[in-house]
Amino acid sequence: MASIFGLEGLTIGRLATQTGMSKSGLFRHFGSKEALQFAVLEMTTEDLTNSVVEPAIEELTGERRLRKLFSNWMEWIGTDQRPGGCPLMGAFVELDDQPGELRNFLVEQQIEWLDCIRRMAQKTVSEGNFQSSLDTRQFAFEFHNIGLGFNFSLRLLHDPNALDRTYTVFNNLIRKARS
Amino acid sequence: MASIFGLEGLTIGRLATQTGMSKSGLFRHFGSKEALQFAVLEMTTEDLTNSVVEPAIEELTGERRLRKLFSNWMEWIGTDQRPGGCPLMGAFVELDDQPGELRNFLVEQQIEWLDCIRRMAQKTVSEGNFQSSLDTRQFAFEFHNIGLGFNFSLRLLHDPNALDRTYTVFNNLIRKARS
DNA sequence: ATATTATACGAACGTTCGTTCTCCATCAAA
DNA sequence: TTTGATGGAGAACGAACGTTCGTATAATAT
Repeated sequence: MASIFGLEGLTIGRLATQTGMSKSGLFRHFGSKEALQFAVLEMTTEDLTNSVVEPAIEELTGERRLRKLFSNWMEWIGTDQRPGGCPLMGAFVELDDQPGELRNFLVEQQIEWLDCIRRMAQKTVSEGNFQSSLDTRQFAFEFHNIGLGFNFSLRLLHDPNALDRTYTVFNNLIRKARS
Repeated sequence: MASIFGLEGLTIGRLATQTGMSKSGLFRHFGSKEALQFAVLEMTTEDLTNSVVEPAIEELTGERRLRKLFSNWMEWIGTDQRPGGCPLMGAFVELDDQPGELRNFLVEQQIEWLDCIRRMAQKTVSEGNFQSSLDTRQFAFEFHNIGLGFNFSLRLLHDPNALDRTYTVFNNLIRKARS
């Protein structure tokens, strides 16, 4: 629901109707709307960690790990399981001008995500597969941007070539990073 | 207001208060909330054409024109005049799952925008400054993604290096396109 | 067996939402 | 001097919002 209507459009009344509960009964579990929104953000980032980051960390390393991270991420963004796409992408825009704990949490998570990419790239450098002069922060910056673009092309434009174009950019990024 | 609170958060009551008008008086000018939102989208795209596209088309051509288009766009995204950033970026996420005229209009505008970039790249190809094998649609795809990423890094993360990192990517894109 | 706690409910609160109605002021054209 | 748009004000509408309250039921602990 948050992925479709946004964190503000995620309404306690609608959610109660959809779950077959009463408004007040559902409300009790959270205590405030902001707490509900927070729970959604927490659950989403947790799910993203489990579905995208964890399986990449296990059993792989270096460039292969980065490729796995990326493909997991693309699947996460593109899956039909979340009909409205990645709820975080919606939260970016919704919260970027709304100071508060929600925004702070989201920013923290994003900085951690970017740093996670950076560390993987750094490891690939130290393993000798990326050139030592690589600006790993710039790498993470571009890595993340590619995902943003994919989300846009897929969700708004419904571009059937979105994934192809996206992997073209990603492969160039990897190629450029190699020694 | 739409840039800060989104098209849904742009409320007739708040807008009336802010303009010193009565709710009903202001409402009469539009007739419906959707018409108000439509007016905002129309005004925004018009403004974007005037501030970003037009000055690039005049008096320049080829790669210089593309550079001018890009720098105009970055200024448009980064300006403090619109405290909430580009309203279109917010509309992307807000409307991507909401079928209707608003969404259709936005998609049309985006396709036109991408095609505008593509045509400029195509012209640069025909002038001999970009390699003839250049996939100009892919070029437009990447051009646009860079702007999305800049908006994200600037508005959400407040990354002071956002513009630098963005131009790094852009310069690479241009370099790669050259013969 | 009794007391306590957790869970859910229905009803209502005050507020804001988009929208509709009626009425008034202004001002140019006839 | 009348007429008819035009732009705005004010009051009110039903609906939905987040939230609070008191209560009923079921499970758990003593």
